[in-house]
Amino acid sequence: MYNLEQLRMFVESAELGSFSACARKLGKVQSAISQGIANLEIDLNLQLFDRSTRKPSLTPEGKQLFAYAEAVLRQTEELNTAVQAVGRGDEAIIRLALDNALFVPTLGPILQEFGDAFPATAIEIIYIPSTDVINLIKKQRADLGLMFSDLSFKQDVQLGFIGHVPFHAVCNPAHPLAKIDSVNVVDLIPHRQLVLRGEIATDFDQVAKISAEIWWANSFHAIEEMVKQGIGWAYMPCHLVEEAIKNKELIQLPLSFDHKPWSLSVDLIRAKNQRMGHAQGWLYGKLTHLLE
Amino acid sequence: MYNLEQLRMFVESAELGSFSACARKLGKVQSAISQGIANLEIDLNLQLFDRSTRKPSLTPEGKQLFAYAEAVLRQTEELNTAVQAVGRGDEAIIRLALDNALFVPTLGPILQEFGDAFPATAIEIIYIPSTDVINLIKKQRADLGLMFSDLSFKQDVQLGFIGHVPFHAVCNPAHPLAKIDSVNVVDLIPHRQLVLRGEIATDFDQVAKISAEIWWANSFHAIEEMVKQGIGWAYMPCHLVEEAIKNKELIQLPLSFDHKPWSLSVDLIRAKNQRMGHAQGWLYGKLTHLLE
DNA sequence: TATACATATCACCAATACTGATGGTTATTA
DNA sequence: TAATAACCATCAGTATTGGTGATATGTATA
Repeated sequence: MYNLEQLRMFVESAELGSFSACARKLGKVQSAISQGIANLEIDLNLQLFDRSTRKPSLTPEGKQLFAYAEAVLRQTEELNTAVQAVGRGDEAIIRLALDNALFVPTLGPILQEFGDAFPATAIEIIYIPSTDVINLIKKQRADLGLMFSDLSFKQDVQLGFIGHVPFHAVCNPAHPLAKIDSVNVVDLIPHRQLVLRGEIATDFDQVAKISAEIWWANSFHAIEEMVKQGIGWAYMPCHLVEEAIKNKELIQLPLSFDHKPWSLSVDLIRAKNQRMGHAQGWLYGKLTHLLE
Repeated sequence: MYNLEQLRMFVESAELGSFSACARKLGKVQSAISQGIANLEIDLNLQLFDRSTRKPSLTPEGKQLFAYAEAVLRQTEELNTAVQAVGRGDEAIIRLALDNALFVPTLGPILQEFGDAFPATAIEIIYIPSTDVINLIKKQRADLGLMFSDLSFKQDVQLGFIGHVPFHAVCNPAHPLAKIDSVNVVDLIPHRQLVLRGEIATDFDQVAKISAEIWWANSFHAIEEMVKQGIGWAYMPCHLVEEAIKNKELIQLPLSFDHKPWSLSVDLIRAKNQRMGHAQGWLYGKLTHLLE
């Protein structure tokens, strides 16, 4: 049966077009390559190289198999980098809890980069209402969390402000509020408002309450759907509704009392007194600058 | 450096939860496995198994690396099946020339099945107007071809009837013809017709000519676009326009003289006096039943 | 406590992979 | 054309590796 070293000889020799060059590259003598490939050919019962010319070149059979042999070696490279990663103690998984409103466009590239830097570490994204993030961290069911700042009890977790997420007030184009040129607070009060709330009620739920009648939902996607169906108006993260506003599915309310977009502070949190591994430390650092 | 045999020991032992069982499966003695894995652990500078219990189980590090090791072995399996295929002389590539009108829904599954049966053989689909297929085969630039039957000169190729492709006459919903309840030939004559034609003019180009004014295009996709823009009416393969008819983008003309869909015969062709390999033979057989 | 079944270790043996020398072949250069 | 340099195949000898079988030890099960 063939072995990895023979596959290496096969691929290198094919790429370099020379057994001697391959030998130099792999740190062996020429005859070792010559024999190694001859043995591989015996094992596979196929001729891989055409030696009739000066430079050995792949036979048609060799060409067909080259990509497969290369694929095996690529997999061993993957294994090697994973071994490196595990060797320096990279975590097996990092669980990141966040509200889908906080899945900002800049997060994607960070996760991409993370995957390259920590091939042996998996990422689990846990989508939950912002208000429940802190609880997941407390219960050690998540390692890092992103949440809208909350003034309530914050024992057992370490949290740091990382920036603001701007919000627009939005409604359906057919909604009565859409017809007002400049909306003030009094205008808003009689119309039903949709507000985010998770399992746990916190003071955050209260922050944005303006209207008299409030309906709740536990995700911004749900709120968006409700607003689109004219059920009420809501504050929504700008990056979630930009597209819909452009497509005229939603109207951004021109608030007379809000000259720049209203925004919420965001905290990055993790369990207190818990050591972070390499991967978590890296990700923590990157997330610190998520909203810049 | 580790080798494939050690990876096999790693994966098998982990799956079986036993070095002895692994030894039996791999046809070695227990001590070989014990040493093999110990050496692997030395090479990787990591402990893969926890031997403190009765059944050896993977350490966290072992768990992280397991999938990678398995992936390497899976790649060797791929290599092995490719070696088998190349060993029995499977072709490196098969070039199938056809008109996009003949990319019928049943072709997809056949190609899928082909990929499984002949892993070392690549498929090249050459999309050209039906009338040019025969030429590609003659010039040996394709191995198999599908084309609408053509009564012209057919030297050097072997061709066989395999079935019919039904056509609908279609036009844009805003087209004058769309307003007629039952369209007869005389109604069609004054309206511009769009007909397929390739590089080579053949008698096929003439077959479907009905209207006085004819415009040409070299693909049904182009014709479809032209019909959608109201440039004329055309005969189109049913399977290409079903969707558009359903979406009211096209109207199927109710032809008084065509009570069942007009259809064209299709031939499967290949070069005469040329030996077919396994893969080509298999595909040839399957394509014979393509339109059943 | 006895049994059955694991794993680790060790000395020994067999298979293999590598080395270095040799000879033949093919381009390149004088 | 002759000399040179670079390449590959082959082979005998050696070093390395991997496998064997025996033994000691450990751990569940009855």
